[in-house]
Amino acid sequence: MSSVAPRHLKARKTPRQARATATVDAIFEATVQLLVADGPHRLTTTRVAERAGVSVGTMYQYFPHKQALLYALNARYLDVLSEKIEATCHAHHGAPLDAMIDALIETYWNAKTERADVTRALYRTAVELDNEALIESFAARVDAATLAMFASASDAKERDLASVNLTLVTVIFGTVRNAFERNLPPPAVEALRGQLAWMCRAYLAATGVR
Amino acid sequence: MSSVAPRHLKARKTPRQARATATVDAIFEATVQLLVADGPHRLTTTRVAERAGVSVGTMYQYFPHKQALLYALNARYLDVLSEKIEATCHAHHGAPLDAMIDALIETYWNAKTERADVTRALYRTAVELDNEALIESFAARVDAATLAMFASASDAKERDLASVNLTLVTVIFGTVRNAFERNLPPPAVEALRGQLAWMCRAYLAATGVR
Amino acid sequence: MSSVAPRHLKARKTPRQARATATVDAIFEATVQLLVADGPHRLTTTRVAERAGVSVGTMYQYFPHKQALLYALNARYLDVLSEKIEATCHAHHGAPLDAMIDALIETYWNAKTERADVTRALYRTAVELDNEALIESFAARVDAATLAMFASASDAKERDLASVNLTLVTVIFGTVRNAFERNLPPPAVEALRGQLAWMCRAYLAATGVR
Amino acid sequence: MSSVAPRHLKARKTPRQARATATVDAIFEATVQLLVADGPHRLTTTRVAERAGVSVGTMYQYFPHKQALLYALNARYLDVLSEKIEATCHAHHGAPLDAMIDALIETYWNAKTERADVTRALYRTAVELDNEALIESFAARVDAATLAMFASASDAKERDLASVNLTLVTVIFGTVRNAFERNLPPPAVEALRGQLAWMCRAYLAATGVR
DNA sequence: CATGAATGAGTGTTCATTCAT
DNA sequence: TATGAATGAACACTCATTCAT
Repeated sequence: MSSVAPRHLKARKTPRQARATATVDAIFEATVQLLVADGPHRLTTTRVAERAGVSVGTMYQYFPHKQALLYALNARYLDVLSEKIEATCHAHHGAPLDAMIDALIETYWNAKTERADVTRALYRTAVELDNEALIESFAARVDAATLAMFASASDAKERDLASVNLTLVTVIFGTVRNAFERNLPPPAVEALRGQLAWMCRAYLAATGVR
Repeated sequence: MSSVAPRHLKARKTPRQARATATVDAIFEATVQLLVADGPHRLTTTRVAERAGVSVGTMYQYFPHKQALLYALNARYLDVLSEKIEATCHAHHGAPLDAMIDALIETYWNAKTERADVTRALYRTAVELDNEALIESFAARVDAATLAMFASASDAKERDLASVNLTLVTVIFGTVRNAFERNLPPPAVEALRGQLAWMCRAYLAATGVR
Repeated sequence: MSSVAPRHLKARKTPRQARATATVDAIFEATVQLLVADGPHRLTTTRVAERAGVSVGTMYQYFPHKQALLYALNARYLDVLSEKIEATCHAHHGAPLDAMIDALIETYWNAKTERADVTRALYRTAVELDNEALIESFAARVDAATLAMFASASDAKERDLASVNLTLVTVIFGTVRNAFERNLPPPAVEALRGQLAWMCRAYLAATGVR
Repeated sequence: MSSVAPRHLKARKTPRQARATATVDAIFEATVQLLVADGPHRLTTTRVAERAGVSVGTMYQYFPHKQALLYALNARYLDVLSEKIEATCHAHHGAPLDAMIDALIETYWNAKTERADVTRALYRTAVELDNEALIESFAARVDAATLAMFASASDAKERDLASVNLTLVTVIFGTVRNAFERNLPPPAVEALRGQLAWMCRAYLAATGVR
């Protein structure tokens, strides 16, 4: 993922030693904590360093500027998310389409919900960022994984899988995010989740993919 | 819509005279332009005033602080959007469900696409804002309009319309936003739009609403 | 008193008509109220005008700038104070020295204490002002009145009355102000007042004036 | 003295290293210079920093806001003054009362006169400040010192020393300040000083303390 | 004359970034 | 290499004053 980072957003050094990794982790953790606690406009480099237990100078050794830190944080988050989705996809190779849909929704939904505050905080971070590359790369990675999964479905007929895949991914991810942004009461959220799965199945049945 | 604004975010005076309205419009326009051109972090009160052709002081006469300006801008945008959606809903009272779906998707899609840069700029603005109230109010307004529309459908069977309505709205809006955030090539976007309509229809058929 | 005002601090027009006097009074009153309530740094021309029930423009008709307003306010205050002192002095022409001392202390003490908040507020106002002329003029007026009074004392021997007068006035006024600035408990204040009178009498006795 | 500072007026860090002390001194000095030269309303943080030869940022490292700077300046001034008075008091332990009076007047008078402009400038500074605590603490310290001195007088009879002490301190300090505010010609000032001492002696004699 | 909207220089304060130690 | 004091451009916001209506 970091390979797609625009030159000026790259972290200064890839941490190879254990100490460096620990430092970077501490910085990330501090950033998230502050973001969640105080919102993005109270996030200052000094505070991050302080909370992370390092000096500003040291922080600038790892991240040449604030944007780079935020960029890396987002990259890492999307990386983890990609991995989860890929894992789900791999785990469902050869399964029936309905199971795939359910698994995909569940994975994404849980990822967003588990640490909702972090998710929200990261969204807010994106403003100061040129993260199109990040998103595009994330999308590509996910598309590949889901496409491969769907292609392997036990009950799939060969059709325009690419289009179906794009539709499903966009609809699922978009819906989850939207559901997540409105402050719906938990029962409504649950219901929505069920309806979404239902809708995707209906779609697959109607397109004749299945 | 402005009635939901938290006290501290309220605009200072509602412009009654023509000149005042023109000033406020100029300020809004300037804000949008700067937002689109330079991004949110270069948006300073001084620059907005300058570009709007008024003095900072004048600006502060209308908006007690920067947040209030941004808030008002968002409120206005959502207001216009609400109106469009409501218009569409009213125009399709009594129509068949499929036509409603198509109309709803088209309205929302066009609204987002017409001035895509503005849309994007406003999204980025929301970070510095406590706009939950705004979003909630927007959602409520839209929900009401669409629900009434769906209830009037010529081919609707009485069912759990509220749930169906929430699902459709969330899916449509979420999908559009997501499609919009990925930089998909126009043909893919078009295809996606068709698929989305198709999906909604399949969902309605499957739920037995129709 | 206003005759000593430096040119640039002069009020714009001497109010001759009843309406004008009322306006000026309202402005003065508003100023004092705001000063007492919010302190000098929250005293803005707009707020004064608003509270006084006139427009800023009108206010600027009477006072060419903020300093002029403050200057005039101080002048008026000192004018009233001078008059009180003069009245006391006249009333005690020919009285014995001790009675004069007591009367002088009482008059000044009461004037400061009656509306302590106003007094304090005005002191704080003086910072932004070049009020030396005001003070000098006040001092001269008071000196003349007290000197004349002391000269008329039934039990005065002719001596260096000018020096004695200066001493008494300076000591009394200085002590009152100092007592006033420390937040002494009322009993201590009362005691102090008695001691001050006692001290002045002892001084007069010792200098052989009496 | 600094221990009495309200929390929000506290200086940010107590300078321990030589460099820091020098910086703080430079800031204080610059403040005084500007205050004397241009008056309090031209005293801006930027100008202070500039004149002190540091950046604004550095200044804010030592003083969290302008008020804190002014507060610290006053505190320091009163601290020095307290020390001078205490020194005088200690130096006259066991002396006769008249000598004490003379010494006290001289010390205070000189302190005020030596750098009259600074004194005046600091007075004007107090307006924007909540310095009651400062004044109270100063008064308490001085009261204690003078009381101890008077109690040790070789010719003192035991009487209500506390009251006498309060009276003397208030009268002396008040008179000096008042004399100082009127722009008396130097000979008059000198005469006044003599009369003040004379008055205090007469008071002591009359009260039977001596 | 009275009004009060408009002005814009000026203010206190922040914070990403650097660099001497 | 790590530190954190120093920097200073940049910002949001105020308010005395003016002048078109």
